[in-house]
Amino acid sequence: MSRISDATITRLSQYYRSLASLEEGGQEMVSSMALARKHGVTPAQVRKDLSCFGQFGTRGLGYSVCQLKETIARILGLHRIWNVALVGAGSLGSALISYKEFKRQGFHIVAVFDNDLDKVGKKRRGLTILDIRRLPQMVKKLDINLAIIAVPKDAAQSVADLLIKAGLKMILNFAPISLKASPGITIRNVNMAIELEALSYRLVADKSFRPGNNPQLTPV
Amino acid sequence: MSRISDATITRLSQYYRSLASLEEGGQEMVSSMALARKHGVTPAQVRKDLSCFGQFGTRGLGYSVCQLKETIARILGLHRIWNVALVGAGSLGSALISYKEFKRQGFHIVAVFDNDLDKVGKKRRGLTILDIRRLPQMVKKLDINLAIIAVPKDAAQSVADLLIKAGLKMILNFAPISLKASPGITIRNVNMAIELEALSYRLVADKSFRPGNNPQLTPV
DNA sequence: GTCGGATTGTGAAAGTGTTCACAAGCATGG
DNA sequence: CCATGCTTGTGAACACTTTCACAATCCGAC
Ligand SMILES: NC(=O)c1ccc[n+]([C@@H]2O[C@H](COP(=O)([O-])OP(=O)(O)OC[C@H]3O[C@@H](n4cnc5c(N)ncnc54)[C@H](O)[C@@H]3O)[C@@H](O)[C@H]2O)c1
Ligand SMILES: NC(=O)c1ccc[n+]([C@@H]2O[C@H](COP(=O)([O-])OP(=O)(O)OC[C@H]3O[C@@H](n4cnc5c(N)ncnc54)[C@H](O)[C@@H]3O)[C@@H](O)[C@H]2O)c1
Repeated sequence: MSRISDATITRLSQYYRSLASLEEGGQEMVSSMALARKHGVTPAQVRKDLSCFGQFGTRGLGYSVCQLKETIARILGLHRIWNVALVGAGSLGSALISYKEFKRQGFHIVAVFDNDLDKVGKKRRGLTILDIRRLPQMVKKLDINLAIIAVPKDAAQSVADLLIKAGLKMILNFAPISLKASPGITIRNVNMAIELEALSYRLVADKSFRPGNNPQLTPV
Repeated sequence: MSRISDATITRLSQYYRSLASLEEGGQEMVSSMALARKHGVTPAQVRKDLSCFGQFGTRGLGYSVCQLKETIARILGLHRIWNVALVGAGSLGSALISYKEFKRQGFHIVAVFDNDLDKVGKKRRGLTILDIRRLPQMVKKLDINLAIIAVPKDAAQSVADLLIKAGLKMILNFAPISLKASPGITIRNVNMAIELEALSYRLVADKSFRPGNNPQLTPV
């Protein structure tokens, strides 16, 4: 079987959230149709996504909410706890530390690093900020699996190098720069400014701009 | 010409960043090849992306860094200032207020709203937190174009409804729930937990799990 | 003026992801 | 125990995206 697409994994994450709330509501079964409607996709899409990993439904009835939720949890690795290192104890970093959704999904931020010696030793939500130079040592000691980068963009690449040298293979980067992943290393870049730009593109496009029909777009 | 894909818009945003830094470095021209290498895509991809909007290059030479940057700015709507409302002055909201990249791209957060009366009237980075009930009035007064939702997930849908009722058409949502967009309204959902889940999926998949070859994945 | 080297712009081909459509299969009720 | 109604699982069709490949064309050197 071929590699699973990123889009499928993203949708599984979304289904997982719906299943959790259906379970809370006490619902036992759910059909691909019901799940699809909640996420604006087709029922066939839901079934295809799941069929990549096996057969989990019962024809005529649908899927067991609880079983499907557990299954997706295992697929996504949510059935266990991941130890996460956060680098950069600035405003975004501090917000992320207090983000409860991470912990709820099994992502525990177990260490925060910074290179600002004024911050090192201070606390953020019960976590002592550590000197970035202790990173290699702590990755081993705390059995860290994942890292989050929340440092200014000029420091991001060097922090990524450091993390990779310390043995980490999975990095979530919030600095607005596309970090490159060497083979075997996975880096996901989250860029919030780009999200806003997609909106402003639409705002412009809807109003005045039609592709191929826009004289003032020609280079000056 | 057909509708431009989201992927293309995202890449334009990324090219834009490279162009800005090339311009700072004083470079005059850039080839599709050079731009492609910076972003891990093919040169053909770069050219196709640009060709959706017109012809901006010179054969044999490449693209003028400065002109191409301005052109993309116009396509994405970065040549002007957008007034942004932020709803939710919690930890994420406060981080977003101090996020300089937004302002640099022309996204000015001009108002912050909250429903917690203890917070209303207090300041965040020079912005006074306003009572959410004043939102409709302020959208008009401040000519607000875009909104960012940074409230807990249970409040997100009702805040979205409120924003739409106040006349806003573009919303960036950070609550971990997929808000649905009625026709004419665009909502982009940013879900950071999903980003981590994509990483943990890979971590699990790389180690032990191969699709279609995983006995313990069968429902219990 | 024209030749050579370089790079664009773009149809066509290849590759991916999504939707369709229906046989297969299960639970329930008579 | 079989007919009925519903929903899954999946190959095939379709749609969209990316890559290929090359003619078009521009600059600068001679
Ligand atoms: N603030 C936001 O809302 C927001 C939103 C999206 C993305 N971002 C991005 O996230 C990153 C952090 O943003 P922020 O607003 O928290 O910035 P910040 O300046 O508040 O914090 C950055 C922190 O990183 C530390 N740091 C700098 N270099 C370091 C290094 N080499 N090693 C370890 N630590 C180092 C600094 O000491 C500081 O504590 C930036 O790249 C920013 O563009 C921020
Ligand atoms: N903290 C993070 O790093 C982080 C990261 C990603 C996503 N998020 C999401 O962003 C949202 C906000 O997170 P947070 O950590 O800032 O939470 P928070 O509790 O610190 O802040 C939420 C704010 O929203 C306000 N609020 C609640 N209901 C409201 C309403 N109906 N109208 C106006 N304001 C209202 C609250 O008074 C509070 O000030 C949540 O949905 C969270 O899941 C947070």
